[in-house]
Amino acid sequence: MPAGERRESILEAATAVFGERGYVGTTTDAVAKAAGVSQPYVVRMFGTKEQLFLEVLQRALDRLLATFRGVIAEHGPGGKEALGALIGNAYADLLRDRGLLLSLMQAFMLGADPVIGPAARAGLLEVYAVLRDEAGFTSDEADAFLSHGMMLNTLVAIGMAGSYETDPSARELIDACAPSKAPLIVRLAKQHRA
Amino acid sequence: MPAGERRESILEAATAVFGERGYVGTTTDAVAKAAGVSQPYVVRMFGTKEQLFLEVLQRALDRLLATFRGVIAEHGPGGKEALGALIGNAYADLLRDRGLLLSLMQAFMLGADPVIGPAARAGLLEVYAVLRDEAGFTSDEADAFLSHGMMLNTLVAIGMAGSYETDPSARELIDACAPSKAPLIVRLAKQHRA
DNA sequence: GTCTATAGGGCGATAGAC
DNA sequence: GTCTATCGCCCTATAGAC
Repeated sequence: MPAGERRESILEAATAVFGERGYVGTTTDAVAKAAGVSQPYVVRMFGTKEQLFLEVLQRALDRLLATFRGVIAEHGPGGKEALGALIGNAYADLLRDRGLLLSLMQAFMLGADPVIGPAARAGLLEVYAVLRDEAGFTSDEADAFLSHGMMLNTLVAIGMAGSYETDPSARELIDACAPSKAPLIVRLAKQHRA
Repeated sequence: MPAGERRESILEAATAVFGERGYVGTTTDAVAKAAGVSQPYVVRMFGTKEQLFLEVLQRALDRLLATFRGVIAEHGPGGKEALGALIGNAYADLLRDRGLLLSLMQAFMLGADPVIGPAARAGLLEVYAVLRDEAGFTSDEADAFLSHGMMLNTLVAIGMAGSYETDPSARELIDACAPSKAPLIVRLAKQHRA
């Protein structure tokens, strides 16, 4: 396999594993097994585990921002209030890219790390900048969007959707905090278990 | 030192370390050093690192819920809309208890863990139940409260407040997403650096 | 109640063959 | 481009003295 493709397939596998186990909890061996290569090969290709995570983070940010910009561009000069809902749906759709939003969230939790911390802060600031400057969100709109995004990330990370159908209180929480996304995250939780 | 006091001082130290480094990233030795005891003593007292984290999580939840209930009880039969702001302020005040809210957030990120995951989900559900059943929040109010709580946790975890005065875009983000809490988290970030 | 010493296991990274 | 073998470190947990 050419190096470019192999790189991408390892990054994809790493995104899923980092998203589920976190940075420290992920072993390069687990990433290697998920990608179907040997552990030393992963290290050889990315240098260090830290560098691998930084590339996963950058790739996740690139895709998130590209998705937002795609929605903004396609939206055209129509009504402004519809854009918020469109970007919100596009954001939730990114949950299909397994581990992508969770890897971002894991990076956000690593602010104390001298290398990952600065990259994570820069990434979050870039997201906010795109919402304000390119999507035209007010600061209140950006606040609501980011806050609910963090809530959604947390609900997925904690695995609450896995109890949606068996635990009425889990259902109530999800319906309250992520109403329109409930069907999606419940479906993804089932797929994940299978 | 009597066992009870020693226990509490280790739990306090562990809360700070777990909050900053996460569950997997925390060594029992780091907790021991922060508490001024030897590493084997920490393990001896709590059995395992996992058990220690579970106790940190439970202690954090207990304090969070006790704080909420205190505000609800003191508030009396007065205006209902004021209670939301009071609980919000009480929540932000818990940031002074170093690592407490961050340890909770770290637990929320461990949903995939077979032992910690269930405890974290039960904890979040209990918080939601208190907001709905004891504070009398509507589901929309609970959603807004929890979402902004997650956002605040994320801003603190990522260390954004450390750039508040040097980076105008960090300031803009914090002012947008945690307006009334900005002075507090900036002060805490400074204390933490010193 | 608290320590020192250390066993035991796992992980990131390197060496080097093919 | 990819692997096997392995080094060396770090970390949890145990043993056992004081």
